[in-house]
Amino acid sequence: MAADVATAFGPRKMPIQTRATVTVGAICEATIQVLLSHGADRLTTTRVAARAGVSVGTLYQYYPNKHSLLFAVFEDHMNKVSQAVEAACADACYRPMSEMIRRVVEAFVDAKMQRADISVALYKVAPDLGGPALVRRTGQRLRKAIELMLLTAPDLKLSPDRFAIDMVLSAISGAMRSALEAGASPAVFRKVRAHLVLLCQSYMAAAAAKGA
Amino acid sequence: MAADVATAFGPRKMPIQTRATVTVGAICEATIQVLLSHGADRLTTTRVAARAGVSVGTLYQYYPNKHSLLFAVFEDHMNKVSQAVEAACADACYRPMSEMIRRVVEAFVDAKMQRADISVALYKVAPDLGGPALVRRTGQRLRKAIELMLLTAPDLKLSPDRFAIDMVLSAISGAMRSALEAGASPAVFRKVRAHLVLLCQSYMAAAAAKGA
Amino acid sequence: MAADVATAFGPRKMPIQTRATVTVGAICEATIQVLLSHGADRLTTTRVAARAGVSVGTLYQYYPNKHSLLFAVFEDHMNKVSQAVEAACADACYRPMSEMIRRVVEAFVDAKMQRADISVALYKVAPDLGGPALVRRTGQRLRKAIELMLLTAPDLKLSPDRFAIDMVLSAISGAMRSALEAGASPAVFRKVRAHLVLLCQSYMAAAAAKGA
Amino acid sequence: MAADVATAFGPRKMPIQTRATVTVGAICEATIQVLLSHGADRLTTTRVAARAGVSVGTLYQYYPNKHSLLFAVFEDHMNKVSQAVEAACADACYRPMSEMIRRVVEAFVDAKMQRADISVALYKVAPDLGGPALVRRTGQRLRKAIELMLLTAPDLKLSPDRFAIDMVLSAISGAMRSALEAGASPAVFRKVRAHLVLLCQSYMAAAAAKGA
DNA sequence: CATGAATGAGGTTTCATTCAT
DNA sequence: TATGAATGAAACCTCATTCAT
Repeated sequence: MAADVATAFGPRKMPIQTRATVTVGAICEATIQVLLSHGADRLTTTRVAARAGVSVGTLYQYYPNKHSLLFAVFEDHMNKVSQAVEAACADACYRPMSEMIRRVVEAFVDAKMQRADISVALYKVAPDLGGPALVRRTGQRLRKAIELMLLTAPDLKLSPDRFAIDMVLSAISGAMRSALEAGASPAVFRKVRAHLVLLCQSYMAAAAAKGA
Repeated sequence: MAADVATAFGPRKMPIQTRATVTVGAICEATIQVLLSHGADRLTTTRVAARAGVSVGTLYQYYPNKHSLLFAVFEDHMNKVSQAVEAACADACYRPMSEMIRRVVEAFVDAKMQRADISVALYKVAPDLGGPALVRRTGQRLRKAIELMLLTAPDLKLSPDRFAIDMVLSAISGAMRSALEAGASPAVFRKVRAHLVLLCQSYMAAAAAKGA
Repeated sequence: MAADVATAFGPRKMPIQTRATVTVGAICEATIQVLLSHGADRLTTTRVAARAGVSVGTLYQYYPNKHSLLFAVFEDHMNKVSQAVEAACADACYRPMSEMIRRVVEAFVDAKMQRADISVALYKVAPDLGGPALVRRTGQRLRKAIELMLLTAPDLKLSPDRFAIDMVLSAISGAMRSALEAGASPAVFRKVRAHLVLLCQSYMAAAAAKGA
Repeated sequence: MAADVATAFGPRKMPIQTRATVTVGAICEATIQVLLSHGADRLTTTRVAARAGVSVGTLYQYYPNKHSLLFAVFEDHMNKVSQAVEAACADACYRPMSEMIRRVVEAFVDAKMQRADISVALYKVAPDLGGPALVRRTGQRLRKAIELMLLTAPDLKLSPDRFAIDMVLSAISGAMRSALEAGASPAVFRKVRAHLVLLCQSYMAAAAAKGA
């Protein structure tokens, strides 16, 4: 269906790869839509396929089973967030620590907000996906990026405290989750963002002082 | 609304007789066991009944449907945590703010740890239970208790910042969730506890200063 | 359904065991009916259940999957044939060898004929059931029985030739299979029976002579 | 009827070009490989095509449906066996009866052994292919060849017994099937071959004597 | 009250077959 | 002619829930 449209208005001969890409994209997007509109336990492969405008069979050509479909969507989201944070880390090197923290926190919050719908949708299925495991892997990845960044902080005497970084990450996640699940307004989100910066800055400072 | 929910999903009959009480207890415990050993999507009413040593029919005499069973277990857990925190709040009145915060945080962490297995089990089903709604209700309840406590703090000039309390609660929840889902060791939990105290104290101080 | 009938016309209170037994019997019989009327590849669990007058769910309470259902029917049939042959072996001890062979062959043929429909039906599914394995096991069981019987033959000097027994069994099976699959008439079957006796007797005699 | 069947299930086009011949051969061979490695119920047209190194579409240009593909492979095998036996019959004319029988039996056994893998593979699908019908047709063809041969036997007074020939054929088939499905060793097969000769010779002699 | 056999809607997944490229 | 993505009917199996005993 989507392919027809593309064919009709695009170049005559669309490469197979592209057609497949379009289909896969439609399926992923449909997964999120269904998750949001019907909830996790009423997400069926048939429904997802219908929403994507393809048949079930097509869905199963790209994903061997329901689980792999959900996992792919989940992983993709985590990757995007990770990349955003890593980019922020790279950008913030050699700046004062409080600036570093502000940038990282804001990058994280903004990345989540970018696709707030996906975030909310995924909270519903994460438990069935070995979510915790992927969350943990992502956490480690982010911690490393933050650690490397902090090593370049001019105003940080000691080597950064890994445990403190983990605390910060899980605290941010928790706060974002609350706000997202509550369906907070943009205004509230701006406030959450500002307060999270404050929370992380004050805690990191305190943790560093205590470590000394 | 909340009342309707309670009516619809609450336990079907009040266990007055001892035998009934025992049965209900066994069913709830079995629910948690099955959740932990089989996972959320393989939790069946038949399996729960078998684990509890009763027949499915009996289970359905106490809970009108599967949802109400899970909801009851969930609600019970939230109540216990709430009560623990409220008790800590009552105890900590008129003490210095940092002491207040320490006590509340420790009460929360300890209550969660008390039945770490239940906490972990419930993370798996919360999304299917209108979890966020109950979490929000519990959050409001806790915030009120904390607010009242803070009003008695001798070293707090301004009225306490509601938003900051919410931030603290969600940050604590997030950190605990990470640790619980990661299956952290007791040693790690002690460290998490200490750091959460530090985090909340430093943030509340900073938030208060900023508010002034 | 079947239970209702039994209840209506039978004793008031039918023991649970019996009800289950009736159901299981109906399911097995339905399996054979469907196999005969629709063929092996159009045998579906739903169809079997419908034919048995129960729901699919009921079928799955007694057999964990389609395979186990077919296997149970298969095994039951093989058991009945085996028992018939073993009984004949026990009966024929101490008689002349040709008499022994006649009795065994006739027992085998008669047992197969008894439920010719089942035999034909099972030929269709045996390959999907690890049929050969069960056939082999049954073959060994029969061979042992025949061997023991032959040891008591007054006119057999040497110990019986195991290999020859296997040959006889597989030859009988093959001949019966041909006749059954061809839908032979009773008259033809009588002739097949007589000729199989002749075939086995002459071969066993020849094999014994050669062995000497 | 038989003609209709042949029209409906026969190969769709005659391979005149070499490439086509090669392709058809590859597909047939692949069918057998898949049958052996995956079993009858996991034989899919896609898998066969992949194994043959072509696309599904190509497969469907040579065979209108899955059934016709299997039937073609089956028929081809039966033809080869028939031809081998017929050749043996032609060769053995005017020789003594026991010699005739020896040659025919050995020809049959050797033809089956030649492609033991195919034989085993086909046992798995024969029931779904109207196997018995084709087997019966082949049986009649073989019986005729054997009958004609026996008419030239110098030591056979009466006209040959058709029924006895059928018995012999089905007994041989049964014995070979047992051995093949059991995966017998070459040594065992040599023994089976020798014993089958003995079995057929002694039975035919006995049948002739009785007929007289 | 307790039991557990029975129900059947509905979910996941497969695969023969077609057809646009 | 070859390809392989797409189709969708249909199979297997689960499990929340009921109700006769």
